[in-house]
Amino acid sequence: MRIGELAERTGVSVRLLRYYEEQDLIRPARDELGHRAYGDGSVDRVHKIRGLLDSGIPTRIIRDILPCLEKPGAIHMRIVAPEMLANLEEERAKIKERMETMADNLSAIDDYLAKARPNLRQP
DNA sequence: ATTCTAACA
DNA sequence: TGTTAGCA
Repeated sequence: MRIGELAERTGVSVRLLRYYEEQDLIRPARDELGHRAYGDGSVDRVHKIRGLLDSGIPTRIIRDILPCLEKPGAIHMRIVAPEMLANLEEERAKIKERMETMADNLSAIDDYLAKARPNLRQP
């Protein structure tokens, strides 16, 4: 399929799809006219990219994580680059941090809600 | 009409 | 990320 169809099927703008390629998150083939040619797996691939991006993971890291997330137990895990491993561990720590602050904020909001709800429309 | 690259009021 | 320009 071409970029327009992938955009519709994923809800991701054509502009962003081209940007993801520029970031090496996805590498579509090219047809005789130089137009991007995406395989069916691209839909799922883009959804994964969205998920990672929405989780706050930087594209640089997604570039390393994606191949591991694709084919479970492929040649990807056979040749482990020491640098990539360090990056992932560092990213893992950052994700954990964000999750903890989010947990704090969640309970803070819950507390506020619990105290504010009964005062609803009674000022 | 759709895609492509490059660039930015 | 959006948008726009000039092509193919």
